[in-house]
Amino acid sequence: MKAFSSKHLLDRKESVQMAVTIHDVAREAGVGIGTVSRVVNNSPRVKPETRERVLAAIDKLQYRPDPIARSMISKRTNSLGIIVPFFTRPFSMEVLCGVEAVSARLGRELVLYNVETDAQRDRYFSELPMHRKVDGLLIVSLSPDDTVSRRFRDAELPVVLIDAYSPMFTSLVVNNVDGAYQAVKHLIEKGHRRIGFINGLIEGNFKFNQANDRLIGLHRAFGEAGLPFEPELALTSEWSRIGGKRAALQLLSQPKRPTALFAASDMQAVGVLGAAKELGIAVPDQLSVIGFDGIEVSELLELSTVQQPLQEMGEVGAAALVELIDNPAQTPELIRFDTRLIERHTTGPVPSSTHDPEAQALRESEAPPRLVVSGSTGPIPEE
Amino acid sequence: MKAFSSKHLLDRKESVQMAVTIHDVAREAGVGIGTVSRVVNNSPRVKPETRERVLAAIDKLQYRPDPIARSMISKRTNSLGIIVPFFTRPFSMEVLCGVEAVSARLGRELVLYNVETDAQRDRYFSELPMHRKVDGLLIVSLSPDDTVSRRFRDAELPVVLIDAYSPMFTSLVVNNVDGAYQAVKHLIEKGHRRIGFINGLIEGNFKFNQANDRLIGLHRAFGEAGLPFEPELALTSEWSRIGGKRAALQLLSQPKRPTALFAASDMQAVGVLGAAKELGIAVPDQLSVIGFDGIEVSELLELSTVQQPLQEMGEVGAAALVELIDNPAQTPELIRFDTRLIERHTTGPVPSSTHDPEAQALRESEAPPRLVVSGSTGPIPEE
DNA sequence: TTGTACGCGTTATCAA
DNA sequence: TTGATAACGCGTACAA
Repeated sequence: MKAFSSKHLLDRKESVQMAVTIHDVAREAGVGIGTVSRVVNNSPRVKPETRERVLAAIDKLQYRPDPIARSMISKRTNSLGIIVPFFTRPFSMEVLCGVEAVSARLGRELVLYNVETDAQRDRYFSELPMHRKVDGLLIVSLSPDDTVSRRFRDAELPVVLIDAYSPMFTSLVVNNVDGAYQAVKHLIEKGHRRIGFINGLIEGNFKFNQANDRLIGLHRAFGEAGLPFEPELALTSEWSRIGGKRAALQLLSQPKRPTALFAASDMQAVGVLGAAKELGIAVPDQLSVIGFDGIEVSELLELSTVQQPLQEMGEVGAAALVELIDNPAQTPELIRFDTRLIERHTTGPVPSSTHDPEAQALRESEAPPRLVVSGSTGPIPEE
Repeated sequence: MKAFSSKHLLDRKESVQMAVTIHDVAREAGVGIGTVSRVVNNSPRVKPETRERVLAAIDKLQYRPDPIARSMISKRTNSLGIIVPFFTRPFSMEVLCGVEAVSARLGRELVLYNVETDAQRDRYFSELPMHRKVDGLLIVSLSPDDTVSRRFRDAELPVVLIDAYSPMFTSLVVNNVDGAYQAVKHLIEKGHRRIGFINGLIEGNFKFNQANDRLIGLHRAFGEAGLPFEPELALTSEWSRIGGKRAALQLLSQPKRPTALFAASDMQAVGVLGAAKELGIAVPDQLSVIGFDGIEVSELLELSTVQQPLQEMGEVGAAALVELIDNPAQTPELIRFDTRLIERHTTGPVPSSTHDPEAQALRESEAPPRLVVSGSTGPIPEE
């Protein structure tokens, strides 16, 4: 009769799937819960035959330890959080893709915190440290200020920054000034002298600033070639396709329009392409266009660009974070990635028809530019 | 002196950020933990002045209830899971975007389960029901079989299917056969008679089958127009760009190549465009191309396509899931979405040069086709 | 080697 | 209206 009632109990568990706990397993195997726990956690201190019995019970009851109860004790959730602005943007996607890959490979769950407004960002920045729903945080393209950084550190929540910088956390950054330099130099080498620049908006007032770095890179290339920087040829717009298009429309409507355009992001460059098409300007015959990022669409559109190793940064970032979680006592590291110029079919030699003698003379009469480049932005130490 | 020691305690909590618990608040406010809990959970049964005291203590100590401990008792995690194949694909992204939007709006966290292999899918299908790390699950483009479905139901884990079907769960599907019908009809109306079809691979042996439905839609349009279905003009490839390209290369190398190509996905259609370019075939002058999905790149490339309301499906799916979580006793619903034909610049009239008299004669000599269309796939009830 | 008891931070119950 | 106390399911000292 004892067996009978026990069977009934079993039935209840199985049919209603009322979570089977460690106690059920212990009872089934005729051991204490401590032993079951030891078996589950692969403790060596358990006699092989006992282990067998417990394993059998676990298998029979289909027991799975409750992760929540586990977290309660261990203070570990086995999941990673990622704060990323506009995760849907190709740029973010590439990073996310790399992050997901190693996160999954390392057996971590990934929880996505998408931010599209300052309020959202601030909310995540202030709440996440306390929540403890993730073991660590990846932050993409957002540089937390000192107050926030301290909050993360005080909460002892491991943080790794991707495409962002803070001296307090391991940061993965790309050499933006060199990337922009390469892009502009490429244009100059193609013979372009009248080069337009569409920069991205500075989002938030953070110290780490991709947009400014790219401007600096441009200045560097200009300076090297003895080209003047003409402010009316530099515009700033949203980091999006329509932003790029709007800026391009304006730039290309000027009487002496540029023969080449450098956009601070591929999506903006795509917008430029759209604008050129609308204006009946042939690319690359009448206009060269180069972007920045190296996202997938740039390949589709045969767009010349400066590629960032976005996926790789995601992978390295996730790996670094897990490493940091397992071994919290590490000093922050600054990891730099290099960009790579990819010449495709939107950049070519200057159109001969644009050899405007007047402009030429004008340009030559000007004094060589004495640009004061203010060094890299913010606190990123030079190598 | 009492105050002194208490202050020290406070310091410890503040500096090491050793989580402040409900007990600390209770002590600080001079009440029991029950009262604090009531205040936190907005229970009306607490005297206003007491509430004030507790609130003050909470604010002073910066107390935040621990979500894990909360889940422990409430069995709720406040987060949604989403199982999605190749989340990086534009198709999945659009859905994900919609899901994320309402998930965030409804204050839920979103955990991402990306699946790229059958093993991964099976692992999620078998483990997720037990884990209880999410309150509910969105499953995209994957139809769980009966065994798996039962497992979810037995675990009482709310599930909503997007672009997939099971009678056991609320399912959001798009009318694939009508979408394909629209696409092919569009081509036929443009005068095309020799229409190639690049279908996607059937992934897994599930009952719900997008690929087959699209084939049926094609058959329907062909039948209506009295067009023969020529098997050598229908190929199947991966749902990707290279898949589409490979198939197109083969189709377009035939002696009497098709004048129009219908691809079962936009990415495949993009591959077709690439193939055409490589072969020096002008689109749409010498070849019309139409895709399926309506993802963002289709707009960029001016690709004619059949648009699915992907984002909307994500939004509706997430909302339905949350609704289901809050109110579990609901009968599964089948929600259908309609597609929309978007004519852009890759489809045009038949090239006159292709008016091949021989082929024409051949075609006319054939008996009008008697196609037996086997009805919609699987168990989706007709409306 | 194994079992017991305690604690993790909540919420819920119940008596006061 | 409030406070003490029992769960929740697990890991882990500690005792046996």
